[in-house]
Amino acid sequence: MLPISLPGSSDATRERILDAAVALFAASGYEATAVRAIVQRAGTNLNSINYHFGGKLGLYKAVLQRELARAASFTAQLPQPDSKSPVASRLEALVLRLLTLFVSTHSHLPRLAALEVVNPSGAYAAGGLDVHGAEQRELRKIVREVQGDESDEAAIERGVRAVLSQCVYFMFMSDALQRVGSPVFANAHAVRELAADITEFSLAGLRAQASKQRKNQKS
Amino acid sequence: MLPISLPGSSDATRERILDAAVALFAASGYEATAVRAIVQRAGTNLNSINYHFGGKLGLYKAVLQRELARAASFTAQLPQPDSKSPVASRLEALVLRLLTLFVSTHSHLPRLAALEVVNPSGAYAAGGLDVHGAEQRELRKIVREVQGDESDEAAIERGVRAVLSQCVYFMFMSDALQRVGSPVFANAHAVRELAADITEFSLAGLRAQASKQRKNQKS
DNA sequence: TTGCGAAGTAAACGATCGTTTAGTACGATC
DNA sequence: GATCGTACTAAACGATCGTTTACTTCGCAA
Repeated sequence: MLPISLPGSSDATRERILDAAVALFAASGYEATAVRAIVQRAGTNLNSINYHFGGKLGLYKAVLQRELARAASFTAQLPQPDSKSPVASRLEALVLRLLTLFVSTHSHLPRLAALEVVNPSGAYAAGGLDVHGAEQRELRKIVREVQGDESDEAAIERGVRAVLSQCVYFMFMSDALQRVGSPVFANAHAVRELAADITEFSLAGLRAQASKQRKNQKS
Repeated sequence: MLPISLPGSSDATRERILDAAVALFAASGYEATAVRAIVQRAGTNLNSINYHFGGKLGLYKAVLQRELARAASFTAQLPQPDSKSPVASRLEALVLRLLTLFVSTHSHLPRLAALEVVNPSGAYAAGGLDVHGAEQRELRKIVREVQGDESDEAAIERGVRAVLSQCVYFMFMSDALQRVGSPVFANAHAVRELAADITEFSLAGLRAQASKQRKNQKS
């Protein structure tokens, strides 16, 4: 195997390279980022990337892994909703968790995921959404609960898509919106308000989907 | 000025270059597409891009312009909703128009727009959404109508975003979904069904936003 | 003291990039 | 028939890309 991560290399240089790389990859994407720009920002030599990561692609994979791990540990310490609380509050907690994951104020992961979904580099084949499989499964459960027992597989799928699309929107657009001039998320309070709004909107929408479903089953 | 578009150059070569370029730009983005790959696909010489378009960037701008013009002429011949028809059908027609614009089965524009929003090339500064200004203005009007007179500017903004996000979702994701294996749009009928579902979901959501708004104003 | 491997540095390599320059074929114009 | 401008072609240029090679430094064990 390639010496992508040497056993005894708990070096500060490696972290400095990762810090510089994640910023540049998130800013311009994988191909548009030059390794010379990374090492210049990290204050190291040109060869250090090949030495520590076995090449540019190895560095990119290491960046993705570190960001994924950071996001996982971040969401793990978010307030988990009580499973006995009403559906509305559980949905709101989930939407807030998704929004927190998708908004790139603190983490570079949303940017990297958006770039990877639109223009896959091959480092992650499926795209950016399979990463949040746990959240999607929980959303599925909540949607089924709101729609009731009459809803079939297709109806659940539509509900999941409707809720998810409102959250994913910000993964793709938050930077573009900021660029145009509309500040999306000034603070954590704004994110919570947005989560409440999406939840309210979606609950009504899901119930409408369910009642339509019931009407179709009668006829 | 640069001879970006020569007056008497109604040539087939120019069109062949544009056809080859739009496919490759849409597939891999601006920077990742090599002019050598374009001219090879077009069956012309390496210098023909600089001759006809003044350079790679000029070709890219010409591609965007042609795709925008094609999309405009395409949506112009879509069935326009009667302004006296009920809000629900007008919203459904608008959603269908947006989905048709955002789904890249026939046009390359959605792909180009998605790439441009996530990773702007500078050819279009604002991003991909100001292009559809007419649709956004109409959506605003419909949202205001559904929410009623009590809704303020912020509520309308939230409603527009909720509806729009469900449509824009497919601009970013349709290719990725297809890649994963879920065929999004088998035919035009599936798109119409999706538009109907989004409309139903959104109408209920918008009304819920409005009733929440009324409650807040009372207190 | 010697030997060795890891970490870091400098320089160069081959490939590819977009662009430029030089030159050819040809129909229209005077 | 000479001239000119358009369309096209071929070759080369300079820059930049990721990577490789050669070398120095340094801590540690034999």
